[in-house]
This record gives sequence, structure tokens and C-alpha cells, in this order.
Amino acid sequence: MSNYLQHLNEAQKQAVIQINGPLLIIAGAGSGKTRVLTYRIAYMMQKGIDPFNILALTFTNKSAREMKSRIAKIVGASEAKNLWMGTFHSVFARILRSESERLGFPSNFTIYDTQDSVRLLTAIIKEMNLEKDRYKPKQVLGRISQYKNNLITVRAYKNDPELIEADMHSGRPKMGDIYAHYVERCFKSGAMDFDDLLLRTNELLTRFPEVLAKYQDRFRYIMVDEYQDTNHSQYLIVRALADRFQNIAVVGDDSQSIYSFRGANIKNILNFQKDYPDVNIYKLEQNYRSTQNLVNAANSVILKNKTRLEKELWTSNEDGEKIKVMRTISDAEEGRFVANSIWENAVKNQLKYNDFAILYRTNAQSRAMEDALRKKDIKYRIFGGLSFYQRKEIKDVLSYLRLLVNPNDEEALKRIINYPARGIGQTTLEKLTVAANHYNKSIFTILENLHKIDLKINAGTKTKLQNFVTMIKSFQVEAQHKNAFEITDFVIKQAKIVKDLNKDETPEAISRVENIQELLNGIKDFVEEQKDKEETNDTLAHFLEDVALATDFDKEKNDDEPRVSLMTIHLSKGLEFQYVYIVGLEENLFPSGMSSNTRSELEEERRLFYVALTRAEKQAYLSYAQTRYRWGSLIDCEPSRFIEEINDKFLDYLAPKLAPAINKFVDNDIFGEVPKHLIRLKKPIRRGIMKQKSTPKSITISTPKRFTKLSTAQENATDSVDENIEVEKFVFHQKFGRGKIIAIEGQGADRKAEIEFEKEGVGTKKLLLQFAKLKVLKR
DNA sequence: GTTTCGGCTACGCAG
DNA sequence: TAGCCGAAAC
Repeated sequence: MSNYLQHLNEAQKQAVIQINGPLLIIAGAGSGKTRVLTYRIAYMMQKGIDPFNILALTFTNKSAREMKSRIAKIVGASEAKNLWMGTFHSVFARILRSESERLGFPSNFTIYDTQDSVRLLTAIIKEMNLEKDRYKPKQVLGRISQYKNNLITVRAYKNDPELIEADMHSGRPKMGDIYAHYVERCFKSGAMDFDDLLLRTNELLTRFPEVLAKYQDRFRYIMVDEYQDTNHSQYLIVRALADRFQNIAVVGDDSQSIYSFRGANIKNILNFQKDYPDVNIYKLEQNYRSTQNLVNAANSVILKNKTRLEKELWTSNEDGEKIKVMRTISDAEEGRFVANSIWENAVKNQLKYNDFAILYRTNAQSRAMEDALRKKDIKYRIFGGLSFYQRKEIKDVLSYLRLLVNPNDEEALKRIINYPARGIGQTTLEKLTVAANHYNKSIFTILENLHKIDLKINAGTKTKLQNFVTMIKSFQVEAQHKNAFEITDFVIKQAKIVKDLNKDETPEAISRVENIQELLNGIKDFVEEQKDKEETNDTLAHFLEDVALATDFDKEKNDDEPRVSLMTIHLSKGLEFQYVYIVGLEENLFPSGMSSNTRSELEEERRLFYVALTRAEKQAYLSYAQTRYRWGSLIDCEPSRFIEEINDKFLDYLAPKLAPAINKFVDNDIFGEVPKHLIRLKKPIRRGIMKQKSTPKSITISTPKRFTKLSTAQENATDSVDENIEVEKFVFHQKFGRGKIIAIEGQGADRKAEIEFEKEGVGTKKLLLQFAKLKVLKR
């Protein structure tokens, strides 16, 4: 039982048996990190530690499941069951659910996905009459996400002149107001977005010391995987929870830090020693995954980065073959090359298609690969991109379920109030939204009280609205005695969703019906699983949470047919394949044109390339096209600098199949003696200009230096902003300037101030405080 | 008041 | 090329 320790090398063994105190494990690619983590937990449990006291935060739910089952094999299933294992988001969503009422959220709060958040922001920006070109919802969401990941709440924002100045400078003076509305609307809807799951956890642990104490006492042993990709918010959660017992083990590899765009802070791992001075550090440097040629090639690449911890990956595996480099004339040709090569290698080496992966920088590149694979009749599976749960028909069905669980969920309501079409249009919805904002209630509450307020909605429409409410309420009643599968089936039939789709006989509509059927099957499986777990009755809410946080890896395809995996390099982290094809190695694509500006951005791209290379066990292929369709038109491409950064002795250039006319052009151009990057260096000016064209400076959201400063300000972000507003006080309005309050009337959302503005031609105005967003001046 | 049609724009990675 | 949004058609 305990002889599993024999399977470890010395560094691995040390990392496993040191279970007390802070521990930093620097784990190179393919160095047996998962093995160390699973053995470590098993070892702890055999030493008598209650699994109930162990928290392991993993990067994906899939890896949590896999580790759990491996641990179960060592210590037994019943013991392993009590482990807390999962992603930050799923673990803390679960904790938030049981504590949410302290924060003013219902326990059945909805989790908004990115699409929901973007839709809500689009609505808010529209309601505020802001130019949607200046305030692009996706960019605004990115900015809000930055605030949240750095624990800058609405109040912290409003008290931070530098931050306000930064947004003003980037041409978005209204960011603070949008942020405030967004937070308010989420709160009103009983919804948290992805970043809230971390932000609100921090809020919970800071505002309620007894809650912090409870979880500190519970999670006496904490482990964090992929620590290099944690953001500030996650960092603070871990630090708070581990503060009492300091049994904190983090595992990571600074060379594989590739998520800075979502706030990951490489400093978390680099500074771990500073946070815990008595830390023990172990480095796992032996690679068990790849051939020597691959490991050495990857090393030669990552050496070009300046910011890195000292470590050298090595392997005792066979030499292996050189990395193959291929040039093609177009992206379609690149697809054909990859498909042919996979087919040949599969036949020649007796491999299954699941031994192959195609990795790319952007999801858009998958199409050319798919086309080629389909033509060769090679089965494949795409990860990422538009996931199953984000498909329109699936989101529509899920929105019904979300609404019956939480009727205040505004985004769910807006999706389905007129789907299938029931004669409730844009105009009606706008009236309802205005009323909801006015009374500071959810749209559903307005609908329930429709007879009490006059919204100038005609009688026919009113009846339709009332029918809608009645339907949703009937679903809620049914849900009390039906399980998740039964209620979903009921909803689909009652709402006539499939019926609506069946009106259409296009392949798309048929596929949509199939997808809904697949969703039903998924829910059935889920219900069965829950039965085994003998957990609570709230399976529907539980299912919706899983779905909101699910990634593509969490949804196993039911067939066991081997398939080639297609995914972005980001998604491939932690995975391994015998044969790996890294495609689209072109300047402006990989490295991304948006990341060539600063050294640190370029270093992250290089780490991304390092991650891609180290996924391969036996053989890696690099390919690039000379022309590619992007943004709907054909563009010329140059090979990526990353190809040249690999020492030539590890590479094997394949003879390119080119049309003769182009051939004479490119032959000495690409493989000639003159290092290409010397030529390319002359060109950044042109790149710069082109870049500005597509993203004008005024719109770019730049992170001010000051932004990384830690803000620990905690508050309930739903606090009203107008609490200081009194008669006689001077205020500042974004548009009308300085003014004096001469009267205040109304309550709550209806509260208005009469203000005498100093600016010429403005005069006295009555403004709703809810929208006016006045700043109180000292004098 | 609702639906449909056509033009415009987006492609950077993700829980 | 798809998906979204505003304007015209129903």
C-alpha cells in the first residue's frame, strides 16, 4: 500500500512526504506533477489526516475528477469522497451558496457567463445613451474584470482619482458609472459573474471573521495546482485560508504562465518565498514525457526569456526524431498537409487518432483544419470555441430552468420572454426595463405586479405577459416534485420549444433538436450521479451551477471512437499527445500581433510556444502558411520568429510543396542563409501603423501602472452612491458641471434632486439621483 | 408592434 | 463567414 513511494524520484518523494508547512514545488513540463499531487494527498490520508480537512484547487474540473479517482484507487473510494477538490470557481461557488445570504444574495444565485455579462453591459450602455463604439461591451467587461480581479469595488473605484483619470484618459469617463450599474443589476438579478465568485469570496472572508475562521479550521491542508496562473483575487483567498495553519503547498511552473490576460500574476509564484520565509522548495526537473530532442528544443526556446526561475528540464528518454517544419501556400493547404500527415503517421505507426492533437493560437484557425480532416474522413473533436452549453438552443432551454430557479435572473428572462415568439417585443421589454430600473426591482417582480402600475402597455400584450408569468410559476410548482430531468422535459414540452424548432426543416433546426435531446441525456446522467452521491434535493440548481462552470473537457463524448483533438494551446496545458501539430506559426498570429509590443507580452507568447512544444511525447510538427484568410480576406504571412528561435539542430525542414511560380520567390526567401528576423526587424513600424488602424488608441484599454497596486478595500458594492447628497451641497455632474442642490424629493429609486447649475444655458434641472451620478463637492 | 432583411463588423487566449 | 443591429416591410 505504501510502496507507491518507490515510483518516485528523490525530488518527487520529498515533495510528497513533506506535508506540514509551506511548500513550493516547481514542476517542469511532464515532470510527474499530477503523480506527486495525488500521492501527496494519499500519503496525507494514510498519515491519518481527515480528507475533510484537505482542499485541493486544480486548474480544471476534469483534472480534479481524475486525481480524485486516482487517489480513490490508493486509499479507497469512500475516503476520497470527502476531499474538497475542484477549480477555484467551482469550490468557492459552492461555499458562496451556503453563505450567500450574508452578502445579500439568495442561495440560488445565478452564475452569469461571459455572454450574459456582455448582454447586460450592452443593455446598460444603451440605457445610459453612451456611444457603443467608444464603450464596446466586451472591452468594458474586460475592464470591469480587471477591477474585480484586483479587488477594486465600485466604491474603491470612485475613491480612486488615479483610476478615474486612467479611464478618462483612455476616452471612457463613464466607466465608473457603468461599473456601478453593472454591479447593481447583477445584484438585483441575484447573479454573480465569474469574477464575482472570487471577489465575493474575498468579501465574505474579509467581512465575516467567523466565516474565515470556520474555513481556516476546515481546510487545514491546502494545495494549489498551476499556481503560476492564479490572479490577485485567488492569491488573497488562498493566503487568507492558509493563514492559520500555513500548510500550503503550491505547484507550478513559471515557464508555463500563459494567462496574464485574465489577471494571472506570475509574481504570485515568484514571490511565494517572500510570503512564507520558511518555505521548502523542490524542483521537479526530470521530464518523463518527451524525447530528448523535444525537451532540448523546448529548453532552447525558453532560454530566450529573461524573467524565469532557475531550472533545467532534462530527460533520460530516447533521442527521438527532429521537429518537422512545414511551409504551405495557404491555410487550406496547411490543413491538407496536417490531415495527410496524421493519416500517414496513424497507418505507419499503428496509432489511434486520439494520439494526435492539432494546436493553434486562435479558435478561428480550427475551420481550415476541420475541412481537411472531414475530407480525409478523419474523426476529430474540437475543444473550446463555442461550447455546447453556449449554443443558442441550449442556452434558451437553460434560461427557462434558470428563471424557474431564480426568477430575478434578468438575462435569462430577456432571452426567453419572447422565445418561442409569443408577441412580446422590444418595445414592451423596454417599458418593463425602465420600470424595473425605476422601482429598483427585477423585471419579473414588475411582471407580477403589472396590474398595480400603469406602463402604457395595451391589454393584449398585458395578457401575454401574464400568461408568461403563469407559465413560469407553473414550472416552479412542478419543479417541487419533479427531478431535474423530468422538469426539463416538462418545460421543453410546455414551452413548445422543440415544436417551434420542428416548424423548420433545415439541417440547422434538426441539429438543434438533437442538441436539446443531448442536453436532456446529460441531465439524466447528472440525476443518476446525484442519486449515488445521496446529496441534497436541489439537483436542478446544482446542475445549472455545474453547467455554468463547465468547460469542454467536462463533457465527455459518449462514443469511444478515437478522435484527433483540436484546441488552442491555452486549453492544451496539462495534456499530452504522442504527435502534436502546432499550426499557424506566423508573425502576427503566433506571436499574436497584439502581443508584440512589450517584452513581457512577447515572453508570454514564447511561454505559450513552450507549452505547445512540451505537449508532444514523440513528435512535433510546426507549420505555417504563406497566405491566410483573416477577417474575410486573404493576407500574406511571414514565418514566426519562434521557428528560428529553436536551435537548427533540432529541426528538420520538410520540402514544401509549392506552385513553381511562387516557388522561385520564396525558396531563398525563407530558408536562405540570412536570418529572417534581421529582415523582419525593419518592419515593426508598419505593424504599428496597421495596429492603430484596427484599434485606435482612444479605445484601447490600457492598464495603468498604478493598477497593480493592491487594494484591500472591502465593502458591499451595492451601497448607494448618493448617501451624501443634501440640500445646499454643491455637486458635480458629468455633463452639466457644477451646481447647487436646492431641493430633494422622492424615495429610493425615485429620489430626485433639483439642482441649480452654474454653467450658462443649463439652468435648474430635476435629476433622478439613480442616473445622475452626482459627485458631491466639498464646497 | 413585430418580423425580416441587408449591411456592417468582427478574429486573442478563458472560467 | 456569421452574428448582430438598425431600417424597412408586414
